[in-house]
Amino acid sequence: MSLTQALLGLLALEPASGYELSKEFERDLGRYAWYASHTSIYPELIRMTGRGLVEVTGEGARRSRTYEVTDKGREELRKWLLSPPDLGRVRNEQVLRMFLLDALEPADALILLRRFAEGMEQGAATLAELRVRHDEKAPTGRDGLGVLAAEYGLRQYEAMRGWALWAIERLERTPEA
Amino acid sequence: MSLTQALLGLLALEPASGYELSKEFERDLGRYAWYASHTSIYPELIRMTGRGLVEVTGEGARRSRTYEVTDKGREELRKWLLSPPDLGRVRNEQVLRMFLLDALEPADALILLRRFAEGMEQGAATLAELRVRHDEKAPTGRDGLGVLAAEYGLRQYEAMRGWALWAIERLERTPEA
DNA sequence: CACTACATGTAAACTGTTACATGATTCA
DNA sequence: TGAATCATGTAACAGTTTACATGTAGTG
Repeated sequence: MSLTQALLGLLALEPASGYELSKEFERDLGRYAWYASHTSIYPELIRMTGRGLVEVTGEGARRSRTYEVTDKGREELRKWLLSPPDLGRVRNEQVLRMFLLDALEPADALILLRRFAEGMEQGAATLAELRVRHDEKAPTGRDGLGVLAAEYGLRQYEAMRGWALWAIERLERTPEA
Repeated sequence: MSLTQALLGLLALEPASGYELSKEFERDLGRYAWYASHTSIYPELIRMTGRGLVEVTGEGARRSRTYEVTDKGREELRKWLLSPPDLGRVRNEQVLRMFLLDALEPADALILLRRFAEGMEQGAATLAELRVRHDEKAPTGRDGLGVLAAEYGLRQYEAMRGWALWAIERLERTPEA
């Protein structure tokens, strides 16, 4: 189960509470890589504590508990990251819709493609803006997820938008074929 | 549950048996959009038959059954495709690994990134070759999943490879920061 | 005739989601 | 003080995977 590894990885970057982790999943991580809800995160953290992969190192306001990775956890994470990945088995509903376009009549397919392209454009614009604001604040230095994720997302959005535009043009050129 | 819609979509493109559908999921579809195993497909087809979304229209050798979408199924598919998608919640283990790079020491991260870039390059090469072979065989015309999926995959691979190369350069320039 | 690919299925175990629930702190 | 956000959790249900099971047709 990759939820374990995702939590291990996030905590290796920076100690955090379950709540903070769940916010991470709702933002960048959940949009591009891995989504998880808080109802799966809290029980999993408890299980991982039992396995000695993480530990509670502090308690804050509102009963919040800060978790940190143990040495054992860090080792397990490294082992997982460096082990050969099994073949990509993906689940992405947005993309599934695009793959089923041919089941629609061309007019409907064009509607969907245009909507998709627009969505990608907006996503790219949002990320580009975030990146500019970030560069202004912290022109150098490493900051974990942020920069790498933003760049990844940007390129991803642009690639999908480019594909959608290509598909639109192709569909318009050969309405039936 | 998008498995229903995925099956509906594939069958709308072309009638098929459960076995053929499962092959589809093992190939392009499962790699970019949606994966499903045969053990979930067969029961789901039976459920969908019960709901009147698909029907068995032929029996072939080795007890194989060919399914087709009914009008009701086609309607449900169209409704789903044109309905506003809920926000993208993605699960992609490969990408998760890339997002957790900073949890590794730079040397390990570089190993992973190089391996990733190479994998993307190979994927792109395989698809490009497939496309050439396809163009030779059928220079025009629509053929369902093939062309759209191949182009999508190609752009996806290239975008991820580009990102990885960018990340490698970035890491090499600022080994610690 | 043995092996591989075709073709379908069931059941238990596991994982994840939805709905529900509770309390703490901050801010207008 | 009421609303919003922080912060954590449980339980029933839905969905998926893993392991097991069975038989058929073609190929060397």
